[in-house]
Amino acid sequence: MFNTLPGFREFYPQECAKKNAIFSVWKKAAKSFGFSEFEPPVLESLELFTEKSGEEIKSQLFEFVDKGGRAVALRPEMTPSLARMVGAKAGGIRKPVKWFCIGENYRYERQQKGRLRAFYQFNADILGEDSIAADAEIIALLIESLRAFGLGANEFKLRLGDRNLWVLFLEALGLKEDFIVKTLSVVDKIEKVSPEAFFDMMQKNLEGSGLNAEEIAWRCKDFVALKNLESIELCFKKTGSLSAEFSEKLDARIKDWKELLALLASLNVADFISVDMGIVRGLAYYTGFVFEAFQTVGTGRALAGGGRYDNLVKKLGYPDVSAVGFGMGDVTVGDLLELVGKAPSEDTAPQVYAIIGSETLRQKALKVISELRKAGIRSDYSLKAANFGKQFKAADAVGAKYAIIFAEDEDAKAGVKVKNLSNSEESFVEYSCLCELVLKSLPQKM
RNA sequence: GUGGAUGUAGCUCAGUUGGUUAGAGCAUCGGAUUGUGAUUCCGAGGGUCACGGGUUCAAGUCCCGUUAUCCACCCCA
Repeated sequence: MFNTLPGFREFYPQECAKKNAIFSVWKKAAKSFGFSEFEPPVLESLELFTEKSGEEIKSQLFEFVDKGGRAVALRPEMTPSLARMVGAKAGGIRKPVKWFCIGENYRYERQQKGRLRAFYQFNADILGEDSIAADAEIIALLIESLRAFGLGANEFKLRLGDRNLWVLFLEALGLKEDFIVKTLSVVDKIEKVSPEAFFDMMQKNLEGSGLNAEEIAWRCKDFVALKNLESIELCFKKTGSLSAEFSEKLDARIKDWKELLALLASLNVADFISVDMGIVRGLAYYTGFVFEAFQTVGTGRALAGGGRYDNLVKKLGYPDVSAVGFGMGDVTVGDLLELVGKAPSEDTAPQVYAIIGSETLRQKALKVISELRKAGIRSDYSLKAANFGKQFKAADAVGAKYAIIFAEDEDAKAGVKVKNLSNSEESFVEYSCLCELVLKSLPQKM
């Protein structure tokens, strides 16, 4: 027999209904923010991903040479494809571009909880708008996309950091540009490794910089712990005398922060936000505000992450287009919803199950069923002759709301008996009124 | 890529110091039941005990290898 490949899921109808329900919540949220859906290809040229993330990424890709000799890879993320699609039409596309996408991504990794080799991700991005308003809009959408499941501020939080402030801070400590980016990826690990390991990494990282690695490490540890703007400003003052030019840059960025927080408050998501310099994101291409959403119950895993990446489109060889976006995985979100008992599921059960009491009435029943279906009512029936008990059992097993009974006695009166399967109430309905009546008693959406 | 734990029916699990034909509940299918389900009773099907090798008179049980899953690393776009 055959098994699924490691890390790949298959969705039986019940799981598929849950997955679809999550997707439709995401879609609805994105559309309510004025985002349009797009869809890039699943298979891309390998180079698109190595260009963005470096050759090392290959070890984590499903990559191979196709029959035409092309080096290709299954997409591990959507962002490079998005950057290409927007970049290719950069001149002729109306800004801001507000696009979202739900698609399966593939990563060749050893699987563990919440991390598979194939997983769906909800991505939303704004391109061509470099104002703080775009950052606020993206962050608000991220939060509303989770809140739409009924999740509250006691269940998840968004930690908001800033690579610009980090760059300024490291500059103030005397680091030169090429050391700054490297140092940021070390700082990203600070919460995940022991203090000793962190000092070691910093030592190695700053080799040849002529700086005191231990002192820098301590200062970074302080900075990571900062959770509000006032203490951040204070921390800068402690680094010593700042040049007028530097102070100006710092003041401008603090002003950006205040603007962003004000916008987020107006967008009604302030409760979910915490200022947190511990968020820097490992990736070199992030350029400004960065953020991660974490569940605050259970394992405290990351649910979504993102930030500003103004240089990516240009790096891929297209015009300079600024960008900010996030990605959210279906596995971690689904696990959290399961944990707190808020997992939604699509209702796929038939609304009506026809009981065909006599085979002589099958033709007539099918005609009525066909009418019901045309009216958008989910309708089902037994494909083979069976007695009443069997058919009722089947109606119950598939979760139907109503049974409509086709039988000689009722047919003589040109109608059917309709039975509400949840309270066992029965009534006689003429064929001509059936559609209307069923629609009326099923006012909820189809 | 590294380390640890686990693998018995579709699912959840029993299975004694190694000992005859590997069990249960749920689920599935059939019947009681040719005008009524969710809530009755009876029955049936379903197993290469993950796969391969070894030890033994005898292996689901012990040993080795492989594979898969889970967990922890690495990495995390």
